[in-house]
Amino acid sequence: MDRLVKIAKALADQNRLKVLAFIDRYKEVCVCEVSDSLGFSQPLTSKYLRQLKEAGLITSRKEGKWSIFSIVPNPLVKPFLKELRNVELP
Amino acid sequence: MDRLVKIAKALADQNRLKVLAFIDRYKEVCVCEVSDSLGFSQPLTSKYLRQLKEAGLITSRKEGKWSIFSIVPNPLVKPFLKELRNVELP
DNA sequence: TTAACATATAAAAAAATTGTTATATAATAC
DNA sequence: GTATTATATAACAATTTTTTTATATGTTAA
Repeated sequence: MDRLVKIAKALADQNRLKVLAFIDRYKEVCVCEVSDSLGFSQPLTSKYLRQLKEAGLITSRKEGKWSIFSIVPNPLVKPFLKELRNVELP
Repeated sequence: MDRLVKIAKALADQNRLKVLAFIDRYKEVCVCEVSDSLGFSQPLTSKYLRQLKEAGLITSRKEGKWSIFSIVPNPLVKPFLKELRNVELP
């Protein structure tokens, strides 16, 4: 049940949903791409990504000086991602 | 997207998830049944139910002095309910 | 019609979350 | 080596959410 709460909390914020939708669309993104595209400050973007990662919704790997993030498939989140594909992103 | 956030927020609390699981299990419940069974105060239970209702996750009808609550089917919530069926309730 | 029951709501304290600012780390480029 | 770029984190104020307490409303029972 804790896991459910964690996931729901990660989804319970418009900005984090935008970040999630962005990653879902471009598959592999670094922090600065999210930051630049969605217009969030670098530290805030980094925080969103950490929160999504801690909830198990995304994963990341280091590549040179970049951190590359991508979606972790999850049946609880799938319906949300499906809906998010209809939202416009910058 | 606002709707997604609203739903996720409603799900982002352990106590509200318990209430939701309880309604899902018994199909039709009044406030006092939730309150007595889960051990939440009456006003707190009433508030949880209102929050879940405002998010569109449950509905209610008046029956004499009781308010009877039940689940509103929703594809976004379905996977959560499925998981919640595995949790023990009092 | 008074009492008891079921529910709803409002105010306020307590706790958690959010967003900003400043700063640290680490890799690459010059 | 020094500067630049990409990222992470910590501290803090601001905001939101949660929980409690007190009280109000409406329905049934005696």
